[in-house]
Amino acid sequence: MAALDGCVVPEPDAARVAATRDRLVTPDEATRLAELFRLLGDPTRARLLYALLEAGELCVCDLADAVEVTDTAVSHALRLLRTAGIVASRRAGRMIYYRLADAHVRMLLDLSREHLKETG
Amino acid sequence: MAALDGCVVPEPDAARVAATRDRLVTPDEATRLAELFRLLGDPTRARLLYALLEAGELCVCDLADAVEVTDTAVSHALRLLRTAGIVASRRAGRMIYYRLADAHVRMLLDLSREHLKETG
DNA sequence: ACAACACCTGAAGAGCTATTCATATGTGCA
DNA sequence: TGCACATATGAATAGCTCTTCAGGTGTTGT
Repeated sequence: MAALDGCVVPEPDAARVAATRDRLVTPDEATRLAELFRLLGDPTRARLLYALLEAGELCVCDLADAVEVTDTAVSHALRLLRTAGIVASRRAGRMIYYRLADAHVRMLLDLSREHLKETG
Repeated sequence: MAALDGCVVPEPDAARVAATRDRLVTPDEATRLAELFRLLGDPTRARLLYALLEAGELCVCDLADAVEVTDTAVSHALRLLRTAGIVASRRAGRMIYYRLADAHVRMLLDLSREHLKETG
């Protein structure tokens, strides 16, 4: 791409860009990070996760009730979150209880609320 | 929420009620949070943001070079991030320098990398 | 065994999104 | 003023995603 040649005159910028490219997340890592955020970036899934953040552990039917969507939609959503390692599940009889997978996910959800508070 | 039906406190004191209300996420708030995550949940935008996280401040053409996408695509991506308050811009001559908008965004990006490292 | 229940899965269509092309705006320089 | 550069914008299409529907699996109680 010729954008670099036209934009960066041989000046401090060139060194900065080179240094940036070295420390840049690899395409693979960026893709996986985007995938993580993409999974949080759906209203239904986000509401499920924040419900779990507050309640700690909920079964599918309780989640469907809390988020006000069909249990099928909840099940589809939870499958994506589960296979991505964002939530974990535990069977108790015929019910399956879901919870947030780890502390990082909890911190992520908390931090984003902070951002929302300050930016309106 | 059905899971909390048993948690009836006869005389809720004001402080705890306030704290609880502060902790609760309304459907509207969850939807806005999902919108925030959705914007981070695209490979191009994610790579732009991580480039800014590491470089501090970059112009559009430098970003296009770093992420290896056309400057038009970068411009479109930055517009979404800018209007959402995720990045901020500063004009210097004919170039426009972009940076992450606030510390919460930076922490968010850092935290998600931690999550990725630990979960594989 | 059977029925009821809680949950899961595959397929399909409506709706949304990201990229591209073409064009426009704004800035610096001669 | 005219030109080159850096970035922004609008429109359109290809590709993706969420929801729904229909049916499937596993569990409990009778």
